[in-house]
Amino acid sequence: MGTHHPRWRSQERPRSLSSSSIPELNEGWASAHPSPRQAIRVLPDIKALDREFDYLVAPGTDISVGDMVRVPFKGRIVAGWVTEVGVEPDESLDLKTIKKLSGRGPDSELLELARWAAWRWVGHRAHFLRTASPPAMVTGPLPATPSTPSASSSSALPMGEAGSVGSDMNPSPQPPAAIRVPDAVEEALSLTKCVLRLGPGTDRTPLAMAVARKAVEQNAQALVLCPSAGESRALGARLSQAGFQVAVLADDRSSAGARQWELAAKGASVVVGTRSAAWARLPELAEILILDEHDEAYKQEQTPCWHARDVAIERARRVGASCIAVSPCPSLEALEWGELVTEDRLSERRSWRVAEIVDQRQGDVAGGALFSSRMVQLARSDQRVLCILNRKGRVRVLACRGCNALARCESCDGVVGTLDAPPNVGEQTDQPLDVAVFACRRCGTNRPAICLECGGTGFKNLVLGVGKAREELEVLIRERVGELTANDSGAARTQEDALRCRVVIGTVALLHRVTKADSVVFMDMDQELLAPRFRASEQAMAMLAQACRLVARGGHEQGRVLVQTRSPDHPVLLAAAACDPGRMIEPESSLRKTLRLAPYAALALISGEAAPLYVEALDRDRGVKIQGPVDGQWRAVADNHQELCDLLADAQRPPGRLRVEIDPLRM
DNA sequence: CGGACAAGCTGA
DNA sequence: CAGCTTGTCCGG
Repeated sequence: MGTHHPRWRSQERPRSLSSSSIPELNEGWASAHPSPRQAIRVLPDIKALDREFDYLVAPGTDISVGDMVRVPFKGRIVAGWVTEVGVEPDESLDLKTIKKLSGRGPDSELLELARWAAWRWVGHRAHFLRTASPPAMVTGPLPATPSTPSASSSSALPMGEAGSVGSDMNPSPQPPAAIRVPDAVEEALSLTKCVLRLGPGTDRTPLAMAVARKAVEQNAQALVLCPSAGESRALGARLSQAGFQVAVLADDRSSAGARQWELAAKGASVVVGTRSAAWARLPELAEILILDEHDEAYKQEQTPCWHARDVAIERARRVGASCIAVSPCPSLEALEWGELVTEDRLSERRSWRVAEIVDQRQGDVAGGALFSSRMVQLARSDQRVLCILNRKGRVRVLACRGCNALARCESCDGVVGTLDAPPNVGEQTDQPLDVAVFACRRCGTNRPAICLECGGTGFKNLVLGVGKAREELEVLIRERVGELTANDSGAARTQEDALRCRVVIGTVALLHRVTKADSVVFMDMDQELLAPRFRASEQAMAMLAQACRLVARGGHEQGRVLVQTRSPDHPVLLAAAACDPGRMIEPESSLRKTLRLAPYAALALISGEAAPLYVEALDRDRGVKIQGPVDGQWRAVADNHQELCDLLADAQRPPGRLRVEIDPLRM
């Protein structure tokens, strides 16, 4: 497996790898010229195949590990990756000749990393190699991957070489000026495995600059991961402006994206990008920075559900690079991995000090429990206010004020609503609605608005969707309120319209659609805190951090993050109120330990049509607990990933669709 | 994954 | 038994 590839290829590469340098596919060629048969090993780009095959190439063809080829396979032509060159051709096999050398692809480091990732997330190498390949073919020569697994110690600098061939690359960057950085950043830079906690309002640009500078000083490369494409481009622009050679890999599948991939592969000193940039070809990688390490955007949703943070950490380990994971609220996973470094208490407090908690149990109501007087006060100010309510639509459930029974349909027992409610809803949600007719949402039956249990005629709203809450808020502040939810993304026009309003109400998606705000109100934080997801606390903390960041950017003196809740003693809120996310770690980690959840156990969810057979094939005598099925889904719990992934890899994989999710974000 | 080919089912 | 569906095998 990990044998060093023999270097038979010639020193000089052709100017361009046009098809003329590749022999035409010719069946008779091999027998006509039997002398120097050169074979290469190719992994075809066929999911679920995950097997290599040997092919012949013309002698003298300049082909190396990591190149992408097109090869005849079972009567058709498929793409593939060269995994080995200088292979002794097996004379007993009738080897076919490659059809085409397409261009450059993932180097040997990434080939090995893909093998590891396929094990770690129970996927196929082809999956990861696609992510690691350029979006369009790159044909120019690239510096070879260093053979020693220590990029930083390698003295062979790719920059000179790259500078001479790469026309896009700024050949002589002005050396970026030295940056003064906080002590915490200084300390983080001195560690190889560091979790750096920076408050949400703290600017991470100086940190990124410092990491980039450290890479330049070593004549090496830095990789900076951002959760979103927008942040990647913005940071890339800033670094570029500061004089660094930058490549931005932000999910651009065009030829421009391929040029950025090429810049990275030629040794650009800073490579900034999203999740997939964790798979960038980086011959001199020495520094890795993961911004907002806790962000779930780093985890791929489809199988294989790989996590860019984990890929980056493994990469750092393999090539001996330093890695800093930054976050205002580090994940338990990161804290398990690296050494925690924090900002000084004062700076961190300043960075967080915006949270204000309103106890919804204290009858502080201006317009029903969802609209505290503090919230209304903020909404009536001149500030730009974002209101977060994680419920969509305008569904109302009514309950009798007398006996608390839900208003239901006489004939089908469905939930009923008032028919064409007149806009009397504004003043007090708890006021009786003077509407006479209930209509069933399911079967359409109408009936008088009278409680079926006690005959009462007074009803109150129980839950309020975003739509209805918007209407009520508009009445309260006598001003138009924008509405934005995650699933109406198609209507870009409506969204822009909504965002133009001073006050906007929406689901958490709103926090990521906007770059700054004066105030943010979480109208019903319990929805987040008490959600039946085991990461609910971390997720709630991340939302608060994001809100604080928007408010910090807004820069309004009276700016606040207002949290409405019925559980003000929740560890997350205590931590937020204390401006110290560390305070929620202890209760959270002991809970996870007790329940055998990540990161203190390794977990896999197994489902799909092939799941029953696959689960049956799992070895039951290895101390890995296998539970299920619950709704066609099994669960495997092991002490660590080694045990879990080994078990899953050793089982025979039956044909058919199989979904294995390692480290699920939710269960 | 997807084509090739074999074994199995159906209908006249 | 043709004609078609379903299953199993295997690729250089």
